[in-house]
Amino acid sequence: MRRERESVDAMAEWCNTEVVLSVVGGKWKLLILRYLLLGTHRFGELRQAMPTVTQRMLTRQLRELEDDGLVSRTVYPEVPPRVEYALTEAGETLRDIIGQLDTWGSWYRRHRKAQARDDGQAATGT
Amino acid sequence: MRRERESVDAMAEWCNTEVVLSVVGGKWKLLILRYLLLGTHRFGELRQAMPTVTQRMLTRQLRELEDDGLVSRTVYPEVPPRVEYALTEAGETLRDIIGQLDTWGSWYRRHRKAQARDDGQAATGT
DNA sequence: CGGTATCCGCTTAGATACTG
DNA sequence: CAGTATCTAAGCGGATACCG
Repeated sequence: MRRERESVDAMAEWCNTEVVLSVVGGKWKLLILRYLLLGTHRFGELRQAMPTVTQRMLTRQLRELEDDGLVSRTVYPEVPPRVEYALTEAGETLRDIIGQLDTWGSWYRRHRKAQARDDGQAATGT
Repeated sequence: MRRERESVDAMAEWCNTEVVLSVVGGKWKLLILRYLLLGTHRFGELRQAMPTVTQRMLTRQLRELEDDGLVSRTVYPEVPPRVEYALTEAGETLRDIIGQLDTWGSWYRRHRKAQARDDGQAATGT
């Protein structure tokens, strides 16, 4: 979900939460950020870590994260070329939030399963 | 961003964060949830609170939140009809996270503005 | 190795009209 | 009042091919 990236500055005060989604809402961005929270990595390493993402999408998502100031891109003028991605300080500030999203997501899945189980029991009368 | 709602159960362990986006990532969901964090509200009140959302989208987003167990829908058999939406207990558990998203969003916007200002100064040499 | 360019389909979401 | 149905445009994202 891109949510009109250009308008972050123009967004009203009351939608600060929307800003977060506009920045991490891309399909692969949370995965990328989580991987970079582990340390600096090369483009190829990111690809291997996310085998199902296409090269095009990985590049685009990284560029957007870079434009948003969350990820830095360092090109080493070598042959063959080497490009390393790392979190910026701003990117690091997402660590706590991502951790809490992870915790809530984990809780929610267990919650839903338990709920489904209860519903099943209620339906069968057991 | 819907991120294939049906597959929440099937998602791998490592993407608990994705689960959160699959649930609150809809274009108007955070706004809806924030409004319902203030208390129970009727459909029309939600519309007034979000003047730019179309009726169709509001209905759809509410249905998805309901399907995800975050929002309850109560229909009062009156004429004219009255429908009230409220957070479920599961929905309430998002309060902290939404609060933190708000805080981070607010910080991020100030951070970006300060950054843009610094870049401007650097560019003009002042 | 780490990209870009092009094409195309699917989903998302807006506008509008109608209904119990 | 609180929806549903239909049509449509835009954009997100996948597949593929080519490049420095």
